Amino acid sequence: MSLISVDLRSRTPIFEQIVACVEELVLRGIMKPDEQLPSVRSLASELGINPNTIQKAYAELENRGIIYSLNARGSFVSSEIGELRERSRAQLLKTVKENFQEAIKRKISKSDIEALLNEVWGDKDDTNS
Amino acid sequence: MSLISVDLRSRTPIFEQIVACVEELVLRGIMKPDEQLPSVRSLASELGINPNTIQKAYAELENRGIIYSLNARGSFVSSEIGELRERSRAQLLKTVKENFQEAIKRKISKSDIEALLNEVWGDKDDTNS
DNA sequence: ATACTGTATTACAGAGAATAGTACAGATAG
DNA sequence: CTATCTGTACTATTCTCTGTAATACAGTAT
Repeated sequence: MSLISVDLRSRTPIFEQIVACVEELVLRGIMKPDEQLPSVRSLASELGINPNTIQKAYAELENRGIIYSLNARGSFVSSEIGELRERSRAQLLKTVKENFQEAIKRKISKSDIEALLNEVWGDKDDTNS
Repeated sequence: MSLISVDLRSRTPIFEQIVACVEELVLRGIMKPDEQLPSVRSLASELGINPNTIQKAYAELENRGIIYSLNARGSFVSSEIGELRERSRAQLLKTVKENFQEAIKRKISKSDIEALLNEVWGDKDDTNS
């Protein structure tokens, strides 16, 4: 049984769930670079869905650079995860920045955000980690 | 001519654009409490779309508590804007917190966020404002 | 009475999602 | 070589959701 699971009753499309799930596993390092993913057909039968749905998810993951597929070999986790992590990190920082700008518009004080920051990170000033 | 405008060529549904637009106008205080909104039909004809689309938008705005509608009277900006602002503020803070927790998972350092904070707010420590 | 308001109902068109079926090509194990 | 696995491509069909449209209904104001 693979690490990949979906909620068939969810309103979000199955293929999107798979994309999100694999992306999570890869970015968190749970799936290692060059590790082989379940084949289109095996994962489909395991989840009880159509192989085309898996293929669609894998194709999306491939053009996001998260996995790569070799014809007749299988699909594998991308080798350069560091780069991916960097991109996703940059994306998150961008989102945070947008949130901050929105916060300013709503007259939220800097200290409120700082409080939140300390609450989440704890009071330790971990310059690295 | 009203303050409300939409982009008919956008991919995002017209009714959603209207909801977002009105929400913006109300939360920013550009439309005042109890101010009357354009009627379903007049706004529809002004924008060149179907009245039902406006109705759908207004219905959504109503159950978000942003406006209220009186049968045969019209639709008006909610009287308790402060409460709305408070809710939207809380929502934004919640989002920021989730971003922070996500940042931790991705090993982003506290100081990176602090840098972003100072970049956006400037270096002034405005405890109030 | 007339003209305006919001509301409800039904219907239609389009897009997207998922499925099913079939086929092709390359790799691998026997 | 053969059988079986792999990914890929393509078409067609069904289903659901969404957005929009058209129409009718009901209440208010003047």
